[in-house]
Amino acid sequence: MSRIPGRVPTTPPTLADVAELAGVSRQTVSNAVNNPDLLRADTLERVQQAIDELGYSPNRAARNLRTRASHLIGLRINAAQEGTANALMDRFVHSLVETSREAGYHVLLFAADHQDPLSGYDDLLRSTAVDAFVITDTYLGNPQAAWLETRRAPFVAFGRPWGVEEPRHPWVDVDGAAGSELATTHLLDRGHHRIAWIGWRRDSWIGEDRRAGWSRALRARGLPTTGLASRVEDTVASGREASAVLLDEAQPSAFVCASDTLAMGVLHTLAERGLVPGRDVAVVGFDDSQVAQVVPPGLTSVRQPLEDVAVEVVKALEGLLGHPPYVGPGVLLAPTLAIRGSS
Amino acid sequence: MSRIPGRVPTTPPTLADVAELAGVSRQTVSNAVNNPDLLRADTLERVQQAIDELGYSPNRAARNLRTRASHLIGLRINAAQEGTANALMDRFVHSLVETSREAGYHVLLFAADHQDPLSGYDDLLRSTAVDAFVITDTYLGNPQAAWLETRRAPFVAFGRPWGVEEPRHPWVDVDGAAGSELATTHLLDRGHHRIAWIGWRRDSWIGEDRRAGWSRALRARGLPTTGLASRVEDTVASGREASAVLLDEAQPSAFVCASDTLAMGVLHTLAERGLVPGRDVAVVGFDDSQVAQVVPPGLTSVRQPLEDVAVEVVKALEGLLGHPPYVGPGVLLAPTLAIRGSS
DNA sequence: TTGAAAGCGCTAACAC
DNA sequence: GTGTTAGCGCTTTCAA
Repeated sequence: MSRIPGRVPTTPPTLADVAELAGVSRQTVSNAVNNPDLLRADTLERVQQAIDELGYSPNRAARNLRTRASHLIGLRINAAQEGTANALMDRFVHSLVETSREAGYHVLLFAADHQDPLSGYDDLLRSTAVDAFVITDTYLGNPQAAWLETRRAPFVAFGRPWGVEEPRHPWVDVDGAAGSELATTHLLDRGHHRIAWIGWRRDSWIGEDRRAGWSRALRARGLPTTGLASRVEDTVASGREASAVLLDEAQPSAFVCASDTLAMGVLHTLAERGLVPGRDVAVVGFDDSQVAQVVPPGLTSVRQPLEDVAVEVVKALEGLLGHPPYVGPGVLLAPTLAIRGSS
Repeated sequence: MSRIPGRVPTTPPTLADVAELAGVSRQTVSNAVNNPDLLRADTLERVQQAIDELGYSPNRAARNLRTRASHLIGLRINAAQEGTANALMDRFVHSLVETSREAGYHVLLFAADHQDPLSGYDDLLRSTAVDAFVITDTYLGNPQAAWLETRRAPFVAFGRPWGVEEPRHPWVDVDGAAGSELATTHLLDRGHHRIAWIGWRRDSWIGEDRRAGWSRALRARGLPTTGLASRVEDTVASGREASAVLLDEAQPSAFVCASDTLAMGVLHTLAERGLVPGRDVAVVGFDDSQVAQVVPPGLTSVRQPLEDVAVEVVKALEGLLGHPPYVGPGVLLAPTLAIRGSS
């Protein structure tokens, strides 16, 4: 098969086209692409020239079929939560896409089906559309992780497998307790003594973890925590109500929150009472969302190192898909604190 | 090739496995999957049963190779802009993923390379990794659109091809002028007469479009616009400075902004001056970001119907990839106004 | 309505 | 080092 020069080809050039132009066999072209060191320098040069001239790029489908690999990583995205400050996923997706590319992978997005949390995973797996998954919500009893394990599907979790002693899959997480400890200590250093906590309900392991950092920091200075904590839903309204109650009953001078969403609730209460965040009452959030960055006077917030998370996730992925597959220990990363006007 | 019962297969079942189990030929199984009406009811039933029993799903790579289609749509995501309220992309990606699935497509994400705006596109195209692209930033002279057209690559643009008289590619956009007109009229109805505009620099077509809606609404009521408009960078700081200057020099009672980011800048100025948004000065933003939704007392904002945009984009995509390909006229959708405490 | 043959473009295994 | 052969799993002819 040869091309008519000067005409836009209807179908991209193939290995055979390159081979013909370079005057070598197809296999040699394949080697030039995949194992260049197997070729003699002059042959490689000639083949490379033909590749450039034709604008050849290996057909993915053919390569995938042959190698039984798609070089695609599946990532399920959940419906964006309106009315919250939660944009964590967005930043993570960016980082993951960027990092994956360097490892030769692309990210395939698929949607969550509310009826069946496993749908999507099953399809992609059985049709060998993706090589592995990245899962992001690892609450206790998360069915995906367990199911993927029984299917022997390669996957890496962003989030610890809470309550599982010996996970058999790689995971990467951010130390939430360290994050709120950082936030609380920051407030202590600013001279605050009565620091309240607004977090999530007790059944959230992540929430309890973050809460532990707050109480640890206070206890380290011999300060009491009683009456200073509240456990609510992760909504702005809940944060507003909880902070109003705490202000009335416990007179805290500062709030540490399990999320920026809750922290925004606190800002609502302050605005209603004519209190100025950072001057009258200090507030710290969690996740360093865009909201934290732009709201006046700036919301101090715990920032997860999502770029590093992505790097570790891709590392784990490469191990998992290597020959032989390798499962390393879980990776726990330390968050930082983005300090702004609210504290 | 047959499976050992009770053992997890190392490789997924193939067409041949199903054929053997159902006692038919491979083609019949293929027909059962792709052209069920070609089969007799009882044969179809038998094949279907075998498919279910084996958990068969057609191998994507093989199908892609044969049909010269990947059923993948490429979407390039740009680095998330920190410090802005811009989360438009996030919502759009969700909608697109969801809508694409219904049309049998998955979304493949790839990263932007800052050096070369075309990198990524070229690779994916030549390796036939995606069937089409969705491009999202259609500023004037956007090289991607022009380049993709010369490559005859199928793509749909979210955004009008500004300045191009007869675009040959499908596009879907939201009427920005209608959006700011909606916002301005809303403020007029609330009794405001001096309504300022803070928008982007003149070289932004989108910005000029949105600005036109503001001036149109004012002129419709015979109100002046002179001295009430400002054109700045899309940052919180610029919005803050511009609003401070406008307040001093033109005494507006309300602001309409080209973005939520700029509107947040206005809120900064108000906070600094002890003014209460919605009571002392009204503010309206653009894009209905999470920030608008959670900032006290709620930022009124123009909301783009991204779900509808995604539906139209996928429709256009299906036309483009149909036989024969069909390119419909551009689609312009009307935004709505999310009214909150700031107005 | 069902089956047989061919081939999409590539790479693994082996021969030379 | 380079070429030959075979086959990944599927669908598209075409024949029965």
